[in-house]
Amino acid sequence: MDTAATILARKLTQYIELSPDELGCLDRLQAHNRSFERRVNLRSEGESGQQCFVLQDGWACCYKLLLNGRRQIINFAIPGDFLGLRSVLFRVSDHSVASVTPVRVSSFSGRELFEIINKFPRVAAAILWALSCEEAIVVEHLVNLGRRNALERVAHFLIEFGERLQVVGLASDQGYECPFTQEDLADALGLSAIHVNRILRQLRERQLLTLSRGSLQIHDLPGLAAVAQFSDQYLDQDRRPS
Amino acid sequence: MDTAATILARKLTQYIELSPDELGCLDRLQAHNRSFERRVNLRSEGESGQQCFVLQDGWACCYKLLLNGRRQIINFAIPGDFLGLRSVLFRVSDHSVASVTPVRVSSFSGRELFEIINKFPRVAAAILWALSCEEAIVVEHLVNLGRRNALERVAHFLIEFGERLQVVGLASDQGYECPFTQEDLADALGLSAIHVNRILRQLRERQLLTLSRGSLQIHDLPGLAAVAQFSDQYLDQDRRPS
DNA sequence: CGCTGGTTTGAAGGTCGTCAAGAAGGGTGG
DNA sequence: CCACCCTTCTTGACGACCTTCAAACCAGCG
Repeated sequence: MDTAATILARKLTQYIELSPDELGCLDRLQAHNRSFERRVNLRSEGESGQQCFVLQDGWACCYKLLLNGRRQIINFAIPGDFLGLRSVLFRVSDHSVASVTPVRVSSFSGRELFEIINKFPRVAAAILWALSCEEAIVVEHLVNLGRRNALERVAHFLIEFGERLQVVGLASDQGYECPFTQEDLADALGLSAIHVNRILRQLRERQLLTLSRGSLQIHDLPGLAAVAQFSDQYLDQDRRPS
Repeated sequence: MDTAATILARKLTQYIELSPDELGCLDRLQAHNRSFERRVNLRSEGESGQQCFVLQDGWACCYKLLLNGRRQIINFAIPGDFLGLRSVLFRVSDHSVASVTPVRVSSFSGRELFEIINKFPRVAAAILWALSCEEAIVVEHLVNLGRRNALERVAHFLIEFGERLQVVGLASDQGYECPFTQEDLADALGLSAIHVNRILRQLRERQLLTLSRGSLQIHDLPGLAAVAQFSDQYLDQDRRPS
């Protein structure tokens, strides 16, 4: 079992313990790996022949384009996350998927998912749980857009993303590698890139964080959390139900 | 089989045909019905002992409260929708659920869901599909908040909701009963109630729609769709995969 | 009739977007 | 190593959009 095969297993076993058979099914699910350059489309909205990706390495995002050309990023995926699980059962994809950094992904089809549901109900339950966790993040993102101002929004996003990265060992409380452009942040946060820039300056001047050259340094996490009114409850969904 | 028992069956059989056994399991799932007055909390964020509701009658909503008292409505549920399916596998609920009108709901627990996944994989797949459809609506809502202005946002929301209501026979192209307060709309759309009021006036003055006394009349659906840049692709997820 | 919840309107101000232009990097090729 | 590109970042000025505050209005209901 190589690293590629274990990343999904590691994620799903946070929820329930899985048997060797069940783990084997996850291995097969991740048998084929493909690599992509940074900033390429892995899938476009409206495409059929659905595949669900499992992100093995790198960062990616799901987004939608509006008729007027604006882009809204739905969420960012980090290693271990599904990409497009939501629409794997749909006839056509309801969103696009793009890499942010160079990425390596495995993929599976709706049919393979059906087989898992049929043969490995415990794995199916774990996938349902994982889907629920990802939706909880999308929901908090929605709250972020609807009811927080730009300062709170940026702060909240950067904390949340750090928490998620910490789970897979890619961040610490002091910061993390953060190759987003300000336009990425803007399209995720419903702001203009220029305003994101202003907000980042403000956060820097308040001695809360510094984001420069793809690296985020967090100077004052409690202060940042206070600005963001951050509560990590929605991320901390119990791994093992009683 | 009374109406209460069929509403979920009607929804899930849009996706795959179900056997009598499988339909029976859905009946049992909806055996207990409870009623609630309008504007009461069915569940609060942070509560444990998760139940997932199936809305049999009336309207409800999922929302989150921020520390500063602001409310963001995640989505509205109409008859046939799940309420809180996302967090039924979680230790505690990540959101609150409230009735908008008087409602009747049935409910099931995470354990019952497990049993279905074990014994009725086809039903499990259909539930996964339904969950995906509901998430697609939340995602479009997120796009709405992030990248549309108030006018587009209100127009888009009212069209989308009408489309959803039409599926269950509660709306026509001419309009629908719409017991939302302007504050409900504001909390869903990330606006102030006062601004929602102004936008509604604008839509009225443009001869697009009239919303008054709980009733929405749509005067010019194409015009409204143009304002909203509405595309119904995300709602129209193929019922029967090949 | 008066209360209550919801709607409507105006005025003032703040947040955020747009436009325009320049600076700072990072990569490429001479 | 330098010149030149391109992408990304940065800053200022201005205005649009939306919020807030305050007050009046309206409909339903005890």
